[in-house]
Amino acid sequence: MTDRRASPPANPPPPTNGELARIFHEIGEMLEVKGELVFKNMAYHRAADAIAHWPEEIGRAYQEGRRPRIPGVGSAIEKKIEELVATGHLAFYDRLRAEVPPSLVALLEIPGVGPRTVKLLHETIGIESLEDLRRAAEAGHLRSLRGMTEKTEASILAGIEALARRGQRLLLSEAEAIVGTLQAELAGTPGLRSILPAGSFRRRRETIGDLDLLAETDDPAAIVSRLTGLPSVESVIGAGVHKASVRLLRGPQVDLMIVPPGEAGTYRIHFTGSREHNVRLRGMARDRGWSLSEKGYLRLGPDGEPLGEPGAELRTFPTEEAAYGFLGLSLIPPELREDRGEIEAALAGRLPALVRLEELRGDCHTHSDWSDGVHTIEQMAEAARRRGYAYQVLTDHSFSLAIARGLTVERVAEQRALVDALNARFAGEEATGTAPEASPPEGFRLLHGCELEIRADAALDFPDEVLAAFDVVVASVHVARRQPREQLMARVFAALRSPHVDILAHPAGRMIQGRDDLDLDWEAVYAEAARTGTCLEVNGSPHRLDLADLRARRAVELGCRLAIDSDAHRTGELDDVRWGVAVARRGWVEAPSVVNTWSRAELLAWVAAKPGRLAAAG
DNA sequence: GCCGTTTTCGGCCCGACTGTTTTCAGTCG
Repeated sequence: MTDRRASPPANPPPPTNGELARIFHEIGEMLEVKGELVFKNMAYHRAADAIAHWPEEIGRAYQEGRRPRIPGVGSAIEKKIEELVATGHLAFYDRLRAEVPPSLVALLEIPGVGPRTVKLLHETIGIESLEDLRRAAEAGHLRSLRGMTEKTEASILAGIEALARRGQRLLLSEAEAIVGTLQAELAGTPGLRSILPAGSFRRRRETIGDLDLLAETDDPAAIVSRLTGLPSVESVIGAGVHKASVRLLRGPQVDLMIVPPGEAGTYRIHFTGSREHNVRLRGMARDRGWSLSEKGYLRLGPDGEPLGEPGAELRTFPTEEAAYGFLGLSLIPPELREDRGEIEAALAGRLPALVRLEELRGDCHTHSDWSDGVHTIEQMAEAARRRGYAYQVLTDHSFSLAIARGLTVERVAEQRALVDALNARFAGEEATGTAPEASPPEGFRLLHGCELEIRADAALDFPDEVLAAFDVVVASVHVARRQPREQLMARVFAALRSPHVDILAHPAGRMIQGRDDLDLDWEAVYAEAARTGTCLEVNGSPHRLDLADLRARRAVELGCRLAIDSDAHRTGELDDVRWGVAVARRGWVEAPSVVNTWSRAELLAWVAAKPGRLAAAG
């Protein structure tokens, strides 16, 4: 039972940015179904997106009497935010919901059903829900409506079925596996010059809906027919001379776009997106007298319409770099194309030098079979060495995480002896020139660390004198994840403030499409991490990706250092660090902010410099 | 509903595919 003894707070907590964004998106959808002016709907969706991505809590700012200038939020939506913050309600929203039931809005999710269809169904035969629609379609009641036939009924039923079995979005790593398979299956098609991924996969979003492929080819029909004929295709959604769409068996929809040879520049930009990024580019093109589409830049006449023949002028480009250059922009890395300031940065020539996988010199978070890993310490170290790393930090769990067979103080001491012995061997091999070729000049060392459990009562699993003996300490929360924010913050602060904790691992504690984030006051976490000189992790495990992109960006803005780690539990997972790099790049992170791009000596000096540390024993 | 060193009003990104309404609307990306 919920504890109801506490009296209600005088001020209700303000809505979070996520809640505000959800409300304005929903308003946009309800207005769509109502048949409102399309630009009005768009305005609500645009404002909702801007709110969702805003770095500070807007509700709190309003409570404090501040009105951050958010692009896309004008006076009307500002007033609505005010009302929501002050009263917890929005009369306009409540009225709309009474008029357009949420179950009706949900029909928009059905593939092939848009706002006009929903409006028609509602107004003519009173459809209010998915179940209503299914029954009406099955009973053949839709064919009497304008523009609908038996075929429409069948396609709506198929859409409902597709919706029901439409799985969750793919993890980035799952998407990569499918893209790789498709590229291999389509390679060698006659006329095909290249087949490259685009869309949110290329932008490295953490989850992927549909997959987009671009085929640069002299023979469009051949590649379309090859794709639609693949045995892994469940159904063909559409197939023309410019594009084709299929759904894979137990897999995502795949959209294939045909690119004329030598004109890939604007095609790659267009189909990589994001939509918001493209809208900005088109606006810029229009301001300069051109209409931008995937085909290229089309010269506009004085009336703002494309010039007809003769005089029509289409400019195409073989590369993205040239196509961006036409607008005076430098090449924008795909990970940044979200209209989060990248266009302004490109105009000013101030795009960040995003961190690259090759710049990582070590991994600060790895496990072995001493706790919950699969491979031995030696196997893990050898795998890291073959990657060309200068170091790997072995961070098996501490004892209170019993489910992961966390190590006791005694086991830690035994483990250290093994680490020392391995390092002696590595040093010997480097001295005699028998180390792996990939070894860096500084050689490879296995550093001894731990993944220190932050317990439910905010106590840390090892005392300071034990912690002081580790090279690097990574701390994290695994248990009692649903505590109130105050308690969770106390635990995180306990770790950040310990002079012996160097890195806070997977700070949000989420599992993508599994577990929600810990309820933390993020601005306070970043501020304290920056103040104490504790590093925050970008965990590359494909279902974690934690910190997420926007958080990594905000943390660095507030002066935090990051570590990009694999959290590998087997040798093959060392490569997961590349997903962490992808997230960091989406977060505008540059190498100097990432501690594991530094040399081993620099890393160890940084660890030693944290104020208040006990000297390491012996 | 938002926005503006061209604009405080009149714009707001562009094209392919599908089905069917024999000339285009709806949906999607």
